[in-house]
Amino acid sequence: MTTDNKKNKVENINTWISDLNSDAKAAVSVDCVIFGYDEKELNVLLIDCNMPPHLGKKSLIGDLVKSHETLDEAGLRILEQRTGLSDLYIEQVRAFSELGRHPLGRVISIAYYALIKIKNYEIKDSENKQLQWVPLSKISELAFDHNKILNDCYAQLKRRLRERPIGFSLLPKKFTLIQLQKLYEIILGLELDKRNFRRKLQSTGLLIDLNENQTDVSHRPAKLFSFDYEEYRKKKTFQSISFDI
Amino acid sequence: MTTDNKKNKVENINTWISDLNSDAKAAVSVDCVIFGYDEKELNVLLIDCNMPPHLGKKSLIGDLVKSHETLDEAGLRILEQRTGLSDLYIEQVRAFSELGRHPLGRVISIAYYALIKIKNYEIKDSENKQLQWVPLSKISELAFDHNKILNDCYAQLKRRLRERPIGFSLLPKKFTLIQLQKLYEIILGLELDKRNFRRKLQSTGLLIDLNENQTDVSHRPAKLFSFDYEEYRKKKTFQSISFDI
DNA sequence: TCAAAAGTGTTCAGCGTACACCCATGC
DNA sequence: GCATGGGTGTACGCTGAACACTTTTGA
Repeated sequence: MTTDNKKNKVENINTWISDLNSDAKAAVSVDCVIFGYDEKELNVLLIDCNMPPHLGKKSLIGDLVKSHETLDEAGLRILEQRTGLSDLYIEQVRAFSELGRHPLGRVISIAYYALIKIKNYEIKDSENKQLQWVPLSKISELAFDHNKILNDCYAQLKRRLRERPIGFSLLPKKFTLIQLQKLYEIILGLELDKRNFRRKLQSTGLLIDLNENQTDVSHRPAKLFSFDYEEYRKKKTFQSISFDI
Repeated sequence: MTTDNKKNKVENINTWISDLNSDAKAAVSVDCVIFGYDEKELNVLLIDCNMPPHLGKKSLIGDLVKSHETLDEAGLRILEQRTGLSDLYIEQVRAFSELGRHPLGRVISIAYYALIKIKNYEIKDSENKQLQWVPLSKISELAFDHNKILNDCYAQLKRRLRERPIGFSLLPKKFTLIQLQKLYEIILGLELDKRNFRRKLQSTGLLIDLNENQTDVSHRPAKLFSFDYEEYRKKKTFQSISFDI
């Protein structure tokens, strides 16, 4: 190591310390695309935007990240505050940082998506209707760059649905194969063949046949299954498991 | 809309304005995993870390994001400052935000990876040897959470190599199929069958046979090809193109 | 003529895909 | 008994994987 080298090091440390306390800091927010599934449609939880110039539009659910929390923790906190639900599946998608994206100044936003069974959930401040489930197909212009964020999160959801067992978190613990197929069809926007779909998902060996049937239906009752998370965790550590259909 | 509703809106705006100017701000950095390919190995550009308690370790190349630039712009600036190269391929991977990740306080870092042909590039401050190409296989403990960042970026590189024509940005404009195959083998860590590899990549219809040969090799000279970026841009808008092998 | 690396086709198994009829229940 | 949706097996084509010999050049 040369003297030059040492000098560089000291300069670098000092530079960083002063930078960290200057206006190099930015406001950082988390925006969540909260997908809600009701066995008919895929919905997104939106809120009325109250910030000019986006008044009258809807926006995703977001908040600034606090100094004591990670991004994942901020995402979970936002979800719990808005929906009362914890232990939801969330996943980071990517950061958005266009300079003009927020009217109040520089805000870098990290996008997450989350998955909710709508049945399990009652909107907290439903009295004033600021929060709404909106079917994905009916979402038009959102505030800020939230259409971009939504697109990226939806694309990631579709990719992940084929890779990981996330569909099961949108269904009751006991579900029929028809329910599962419909979920895949609605999220992916495809029609699937019943026999091929069943063969593929059952070939994972992770669907537990509960030997129970639906009741109170006016047709042949469907068999009920549950997903074997336990076995999935074991298997995935030493083999790759796909949920592609 | 009720009066309650209006009141909420005003409060929200005010909250945001004050939050944006408070300590809700965080230092935001970009860390780049700069992959350099020399037709023998995959290397990563590392720098000696000069920050306690990580003195003596190496770290990825990074810097704080400035208030007037997007994250992509910050990534490109860092690359240009360190390597003198512009117009490189970069891609965002994800944000890292663990509370203890940086010794000087809260720093949220957005990870990028970049691709460089090592031939094209001479390390700028090579006199003091702070910057070094290190073969991926020889990288051990890095500073901060940079091993995690490296792992995630390498995983993304491997995924993308199968999806997009990024391998060609690591080879000369005119390349042989053997060079291309070796690149895939080294990056993916696999051995590939020569005939199957050729068939698959040539079936994209995007390799231009230049009707030229290698010269000055002491064996049968290989044919030279180039990649048809023009055609790729056209095709990909209306069909999905894979570079899986 | 030898060494070194380039180039080239075919076979087979497994997977994805397409497809039509019978079954169990409530009314 | 009929309407409603649930459940099941097979045939075919395509794609991925395995595999060995000939060709061209420089030394």
